[in-house]
Amino acid sequence: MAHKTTIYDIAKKLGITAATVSRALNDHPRISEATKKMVMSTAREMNYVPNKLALALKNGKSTNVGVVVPFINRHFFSNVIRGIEEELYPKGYNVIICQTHDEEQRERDIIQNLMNSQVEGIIISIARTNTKFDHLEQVLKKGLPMVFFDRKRDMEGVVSVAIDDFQGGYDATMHLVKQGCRTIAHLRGDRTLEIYWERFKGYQQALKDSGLAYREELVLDITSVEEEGLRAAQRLMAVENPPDAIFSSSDYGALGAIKWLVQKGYRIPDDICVVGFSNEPFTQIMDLSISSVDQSPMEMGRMAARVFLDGTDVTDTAKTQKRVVLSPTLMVRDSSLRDSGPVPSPKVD
Amino acid sequence: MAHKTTIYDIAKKLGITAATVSRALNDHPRISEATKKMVMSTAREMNYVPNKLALALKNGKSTNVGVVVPFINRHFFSNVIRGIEEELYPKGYNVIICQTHDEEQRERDIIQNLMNSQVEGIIISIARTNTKFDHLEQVLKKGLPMVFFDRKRDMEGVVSVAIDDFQGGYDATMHLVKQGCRTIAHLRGDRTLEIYWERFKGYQQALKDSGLAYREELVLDITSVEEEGLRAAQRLMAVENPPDAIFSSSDYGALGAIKWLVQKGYRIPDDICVVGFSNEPFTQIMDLSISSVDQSPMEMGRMAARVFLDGTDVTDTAKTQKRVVLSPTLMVRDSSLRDSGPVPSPKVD
DNA sequence: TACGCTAATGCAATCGATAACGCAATTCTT
DNA sequence: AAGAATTGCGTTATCGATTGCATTAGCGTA
Repeated sequence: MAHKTTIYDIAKKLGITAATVSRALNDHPRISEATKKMVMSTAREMNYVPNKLALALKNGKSTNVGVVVPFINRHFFSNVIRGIEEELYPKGYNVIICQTHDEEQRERDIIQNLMNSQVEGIIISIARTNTKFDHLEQVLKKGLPMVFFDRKRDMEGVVSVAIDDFQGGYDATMHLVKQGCRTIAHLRGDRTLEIYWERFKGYQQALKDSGLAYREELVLDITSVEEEGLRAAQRLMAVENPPDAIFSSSDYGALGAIKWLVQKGYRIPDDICVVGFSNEPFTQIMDLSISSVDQSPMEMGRMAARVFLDGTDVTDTAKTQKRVVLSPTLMVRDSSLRDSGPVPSPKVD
Repeated sequence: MAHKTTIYDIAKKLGITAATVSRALNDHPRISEATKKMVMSTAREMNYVPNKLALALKNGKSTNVGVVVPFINRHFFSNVIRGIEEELYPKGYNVIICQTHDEEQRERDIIQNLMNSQVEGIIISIARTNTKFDHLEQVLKKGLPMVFFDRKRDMEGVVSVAIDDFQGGYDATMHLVKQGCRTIAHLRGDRTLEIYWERFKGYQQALKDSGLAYREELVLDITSVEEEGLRAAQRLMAVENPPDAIFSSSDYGALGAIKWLVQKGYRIPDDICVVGFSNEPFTQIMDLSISSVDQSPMEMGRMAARVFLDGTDVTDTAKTQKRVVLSPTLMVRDSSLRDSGPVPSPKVD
């Protein structure tokens, strides 16, 4: 039972050559209909399944694509992966998932491993701790197509797919301004990551365009956990001339802030408005639903996959586009919507 | 640049044989230290990466394991996958992810594809719509190890990993009884799936053990969406002698029910207690946090992976265990915790 | 009748790495 | 010092499928 049927087994049984079997199975024109029928039926009989490895070895390609993310159980990443998988599967590709745990060394190992596995391409959101990038450059040196998404990095010959984080930060902040907020704080994410930096820059620009002062003490660095948002809110409300709005670079930060504020008796959104980022599922489920910037992760995954598919056809002739930028969508909800009539532009659900 | 270095390239450059190169790279004892050094260094120089496909073909095994789930972006599944990946990756396996979309035909295609890809095993949570199972039997016929998790099915020679859904239903219901509830309704999931049926049976048993009557009109079938929970609550509160507790087979159902109840002015948990199932992240984030039964998905994934790893070593000699059962953990939260003093057994966070 | 043509299939190399086996040269044994 | 053992490396087959290049048989035709 353990033995897997090969074309040789079929050949032997029928008294013909493996070559003929192969051609019959592939509907080669120079094979008689009679033998084709014979081969087909006995193949089914013998439970034959073609060995992709053999083919892959011969063609030098595996029909596998590596997808590398920090953690697959994060809402954002699992949705991106779903998008990727759904785009790639119909094209005959399989998706190999790897988690870096946001550790550089692990990312290196994974990249090496994927190259060993002869994947046809790599779609990756890089680890947060990366200091060097030679392992990624090696991928390119091998001529292996690579696509960055979300957490990207500018490299020669790599296409990246991401939302416009600057725009997201800008929109969120502008929305707060339109709600009448004049003192807007920002909970900033890890500033070594481009995405958080861009959100911050968008925030700054929006302040500037609105004629509001940028006050350094209103920008706090946090990681994306409830607890830090909570403490940040506490600190913010203690400064002289405290904020009347908080734009958090993450939903968890926003959540923590809101919880602390509510507990302390602040009324949201009347006393203070809050906007998060990522549109985590919980933001719209909450009784006091949280405004947030949606990154359309599934769409991002789809796009990354499509970019990969396009890229593999094209020879290296100057990638037409170096980056694909998706537009973020601000979801306006309870936490920032003051009932001063209908709001025109941003989406309300 | 496109050319990938092979051991032959190294051999040619050094004027030795590919076999020697291979042995040198594998630290074979019969190769001189000098040659080993030579080979190693030029391998690095030439950016050599071993071709796993070749090895896989030779050994008849790919170091890949297929993981098949309905949707990877569901909280439960993405966590299971994380568990699987973390257990398997250190052992040198790669995880190939596939989504069935809960469609039988797609599941068939995927299974076929994975067999083509010579995966070393399949870890699967079967599609909801399955009517036939011959595609799964074919996997076993090929001698390919298979592990079911969560949505399982009894088959000869397949190990399954799941939580004790009966126990989960029983615990949840018993907890409600202990809170003083006497008329407990149940929102039942798709009864063709074993897991939901078991939860329902646990619910029944708990009623029985508590001397409470089972009333058919208090059991409604719903799918796992907020909207249906909402409507179900509406219907339940309209019956004669309405419930003072609802045990929902899903958190989304519980959420919908709670939203309707709160809107209608019912006090939770004083007027009516609600318990959900799955411990979705939002349940503990809510202002009125929702009691729920935790399935420890990551642990389940780890366990499934371990079972696979064990199974591959063992020859088919009567699998010692046909099913691994994990214990569910009831997380008691606001939605069902009446402040009648401390509750002894169940976990409170 | 012999030659060319075509249809149907066989032969053998190939992809990259490994491993059993073989063989020459060196080292060890007693 | 002769045979035995060991060292170091080459030869070749192998995994399963594909494919360019024969090869064979049958048929038509000059």
